[in-house]
Amino acid sequence: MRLTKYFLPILRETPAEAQIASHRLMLRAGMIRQASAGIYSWLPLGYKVLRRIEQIVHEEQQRAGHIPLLMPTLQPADLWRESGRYDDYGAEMLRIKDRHQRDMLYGPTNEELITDIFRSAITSYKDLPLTLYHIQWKFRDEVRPRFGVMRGREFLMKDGYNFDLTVEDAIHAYNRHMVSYIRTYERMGLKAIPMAADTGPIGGDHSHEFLVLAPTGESAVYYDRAVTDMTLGDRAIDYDDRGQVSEIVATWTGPYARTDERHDPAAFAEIPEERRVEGRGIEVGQIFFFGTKYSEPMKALVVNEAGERVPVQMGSHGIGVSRLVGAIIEASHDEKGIVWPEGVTPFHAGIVNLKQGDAAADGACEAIYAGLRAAGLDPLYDDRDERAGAKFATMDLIGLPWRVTVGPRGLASGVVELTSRRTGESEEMSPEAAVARLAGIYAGVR
RNA sequence: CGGGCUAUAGCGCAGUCUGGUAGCGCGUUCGACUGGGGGUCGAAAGGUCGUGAGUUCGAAUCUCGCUAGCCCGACCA
Repeated sequence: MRLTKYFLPILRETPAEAQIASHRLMLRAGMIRQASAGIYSWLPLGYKVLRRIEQIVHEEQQRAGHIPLLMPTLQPADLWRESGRYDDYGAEMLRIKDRHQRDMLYGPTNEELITDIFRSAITSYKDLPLTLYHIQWKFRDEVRPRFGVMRGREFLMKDGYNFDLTVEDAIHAYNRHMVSYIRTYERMGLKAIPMAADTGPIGGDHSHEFLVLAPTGESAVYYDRAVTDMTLGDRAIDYDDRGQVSEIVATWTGPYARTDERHDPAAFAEIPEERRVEGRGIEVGQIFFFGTKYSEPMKALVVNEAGERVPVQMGSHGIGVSRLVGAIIEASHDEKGIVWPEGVTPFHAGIVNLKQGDAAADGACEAIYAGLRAAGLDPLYDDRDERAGAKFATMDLIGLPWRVTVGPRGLASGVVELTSRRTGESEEMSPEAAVARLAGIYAGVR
């Protein structure tokens, strides 16, 4: 993309309403614009990041064998009356009447709808196990939305639901989700730690939430440093291999890691002091096993091998997709702006032409731009007629992980500069070498 | 939902106390000089002062209502 043809409404000054870094930077970098309290438009740059995160979530869910579908945002109230949650959910649920005075609601989650879909189609244990998921907008009418997309009323969430015959099968689904989540967050450059959690209004028996470590996080967290040293990496995972999956879960949930709600100071004190860490975290996902909480009242039954009709064992599993955009920025920024991890960056690299209109500089930039695109990358070429300082400031603000700086001075000796946003380190090389280097860097990014 | 606060140009703000018909910086447009970290000079455009009513010869300014937004707390992917 050429910047002169793009829509990137960056702000030089910080809007007064933004209190935390991610909100401030998302507004300044032209990623979002508030429509009303807790409701945002996603401008092109923000939308690209959102889509990249969504794509990673899709890839990892499907790798784990989960099936995508799409349910609507508006749901009929009757389904919620069946589960008993229409009255339980309270004012957080946005209730709407259609023209026929039918009670509708903007879905805050989808257990009822998915259970209805399941029961209408599946009646035999032979069709299990099954995990369905979607990525769809949710609405929860928060009393006090704040922190930009971190705590919006409308938010994009991946929510998945497993249907299994036995508790053991459902626990495997739970474990499968945990492993796929660990990998998902890793691909986004995040350190997200599973922590035992309360089940809240969704209910159920076990639950973990995933906390991204960031100093501005909403929750106080206590953990053994051992959890932050673990990496799943690229290892081959067979999601049908219960032994392998449960072993990974055991490894990741072994060390002490709790939010303040579940904190046990006595157990924490037993960790060697040098490994004890008190920090803050942002919740970016949660998994639940809740058995027959919905299948029983909503009569989602299957016939088992013995010919008996039994309620399916279920769980639900969520990733806060739109919240992740903010969480990643909280975890990765500096005083100049955002620092995107390669896995989610809106553009792979920025090209800064220091002297627009200079034949050599223009030519070299065009060649690099074409070269990067030919290599399958998505570069952002700053071809505005701006001074170098303004271009650098823009690139730093929007946080592309790599920048190719092209100017007449360097070109005189045949070189351009490749700079890492994270470290600030630059290296001079030929334009061709810069393209090859970037292609190599991204070949290693899943 | 309790407590506090705000609303004036795209953004950041002054002007309100003490009523006289709206201003500054950034950004934008045009011109010139510039050109490796938000450069300089000159010119210009841009505002129903959130909204409704009231007081007054006259309201951004005073009074009352309403709406929207923000912050602290309690609650949440």
